[in-house]
Amino acid sequence: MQVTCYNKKSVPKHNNSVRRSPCPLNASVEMLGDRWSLLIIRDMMLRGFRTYKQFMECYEGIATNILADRLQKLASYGIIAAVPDPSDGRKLIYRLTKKGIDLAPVLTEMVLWAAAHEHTGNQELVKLMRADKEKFLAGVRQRWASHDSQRS
Amino acid sequence: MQVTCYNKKSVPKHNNSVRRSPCPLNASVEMLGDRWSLLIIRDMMLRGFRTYKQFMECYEGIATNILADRLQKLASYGIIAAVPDPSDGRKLIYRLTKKGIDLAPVLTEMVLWAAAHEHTGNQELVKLMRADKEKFLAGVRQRWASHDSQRS
DNA sequence: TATATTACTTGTAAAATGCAAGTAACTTGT
DNA sequence: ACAAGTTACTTGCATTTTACAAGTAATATA
Repeated sequence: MQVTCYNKKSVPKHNNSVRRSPCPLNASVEMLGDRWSLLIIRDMMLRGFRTYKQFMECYEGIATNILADRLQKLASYGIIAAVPDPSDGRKLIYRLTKKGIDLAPVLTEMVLWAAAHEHTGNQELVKLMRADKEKFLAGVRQRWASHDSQRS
Repeated sequence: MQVTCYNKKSVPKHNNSVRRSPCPLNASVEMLGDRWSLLIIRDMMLRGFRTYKQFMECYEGIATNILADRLQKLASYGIIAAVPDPSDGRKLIYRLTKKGIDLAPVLTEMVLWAAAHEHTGNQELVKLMRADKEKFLAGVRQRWASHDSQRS
């Protein structure tokens, strides 16, 4: 029997443009399917984190080299963008782009799924999401629009 | 400055019960945050794949040891379940559990996000999802209920 | 001007992944 | 009944990724 594969030993290491398959789910998985990317996006979207130092303080304890790598990859995908802090030349301010903010429904469904099937914390957030998903998403989008609406 | 972490070098290798943090998103990421788990679930949910051999034929070309590992992990999480095929003793039939089918909204949002922001294929599926998300989800649930409704 | 802070990089060990080659249990064809 | 094929894996090994600790350049603060 014949097995059709899209990846025939042809994918260079950091080449974002060559995918294993054209499936949209695979595209998402290739960009977000690891143990840290979505947590970084969570901290930006829900906790308002903006700097490298803040991301290092996440509950889960990310390693510094992994954080640097993920920030660079997320930026290369256009999910986040970095600008220098005008008031402190050492700092970079990381923001979610429109593409990044559009991940809010994905995060929401993942939170609701885990909360429904596992013992998890942060029940206030879960209740808020469950009570009115659309209202919650509107709130996220509005907070982003009000102080992050520069570009992209 | 003080950094609070939940994981202090204490997580044994395959221990599903110890999480890096109580955050529900982290729970989802620990179960699904890799490059293959969601693709296997996609093939079960959307393409009706049921056997090891079928999963091996996925577009993206999964390695056999990785497939075996992911099937075992997904089963240990209660996302899928395996039963022997009554008509062929060599085969195992893998099914999504209720918990697995409840991932449909997560998959849907990931597909819609990628389709909105990347060049991807399978536009028929995307159009169907976009046209009426709830109707699409109802269809998935019903197909599952009609021939997979055993347990869990 | 000395010290601290920020956002990293580097080195190295451990773990996960990818690939090829088995293998045991079972089914099929003759 | 027996050889050959299928199915669902396991094993070994090379490569890649991750984790942890330590270091560093640029900038800010006292």
